[in-house]
Amino acid sequence: MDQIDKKILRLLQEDGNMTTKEIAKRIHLSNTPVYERIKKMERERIIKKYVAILDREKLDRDLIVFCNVTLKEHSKIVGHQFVNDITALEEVVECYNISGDYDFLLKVMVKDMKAYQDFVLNRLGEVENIGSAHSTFVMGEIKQSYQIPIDR
Amino acid sequence: MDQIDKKILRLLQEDGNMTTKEIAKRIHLSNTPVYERIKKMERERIIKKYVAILDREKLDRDLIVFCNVTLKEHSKIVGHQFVNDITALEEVVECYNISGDYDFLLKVMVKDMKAYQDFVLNRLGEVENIGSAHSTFVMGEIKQSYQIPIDR
DNA sequence: ACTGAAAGACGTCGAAT
DNA sequence: ATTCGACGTCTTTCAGT
Repeated sequence: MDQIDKKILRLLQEDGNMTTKEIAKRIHLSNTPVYERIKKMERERIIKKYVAILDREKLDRDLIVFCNVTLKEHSKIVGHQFVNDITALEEVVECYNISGDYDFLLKVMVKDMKAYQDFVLNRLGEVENIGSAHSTFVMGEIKQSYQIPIDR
Repeated sequence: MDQIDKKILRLLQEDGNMTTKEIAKRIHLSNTPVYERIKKMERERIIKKYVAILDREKLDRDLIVFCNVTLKEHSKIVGHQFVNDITALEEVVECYNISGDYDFLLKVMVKDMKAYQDFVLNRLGEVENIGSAHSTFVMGEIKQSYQIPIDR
């Protein structure tokens, strides 16, 4: 992966529907090499997929909560079970295994506080082996980038 | 926005390059209405943009850190200054104003621990008015969805 | 609001350098 | 590794229901 590939990636992170023609124009190259480079990076899974980014609030998901969770027990089996259960919850848009006082950090996206209460009680409450849960509420979204920073 | 629009959005969240033809086939409609509906949702900014999703690790960004920050002072001006400074940092891929013991939560993406040390000392350290910073390190990425959950 | 068709632009790939 | 050119497919639009 060279500087040209990186330029292409920067453009595609900005606009995933940019035509090869337009990319070619911007990086002063012709159609085919740009096409080949993109296809190569798709094959190598450097480019994993293309997605549409939607407006959260227009879709009635106004509340984001970061939910810090501890497990009661830390065996491999229960950890695996937890991972499976959590992954299945569509409100949980991200989940990380973290250092510090808690075991996992969940990013939860719901309509409002009532929906979050319902999530904690009925969805998270159904997941086995959860010890404690500490919620941090998002009051404002300052920055949201979907881009991986690419070195020069 | 009706059920058909929602179906289209679900498909485009899964694959932003899906052709109108393919979408039309899947929702049992012809080309034109699908095309018009998508364009309408783009105009209304329900669909904000299309992006390529890249592989973080293949681009040498192996470490994610959640950085909890407090401000020394909470006036409107310094808050605004902080927001500007933080937004300019490319390593900070997300930033939220949060409830609880800290003021802001940053999601930081760097190459490794050494790069994170550099980030805290030289980048975050340059930002005015930061009181304290508490880092939580990501050991494992369990789930990463770029999709907004869409109600039925 | 949807169907079907038609025109033009783009993705895609082979041949050549 | 890049350019050119040709083909098939998709986007985009329009007349008709």
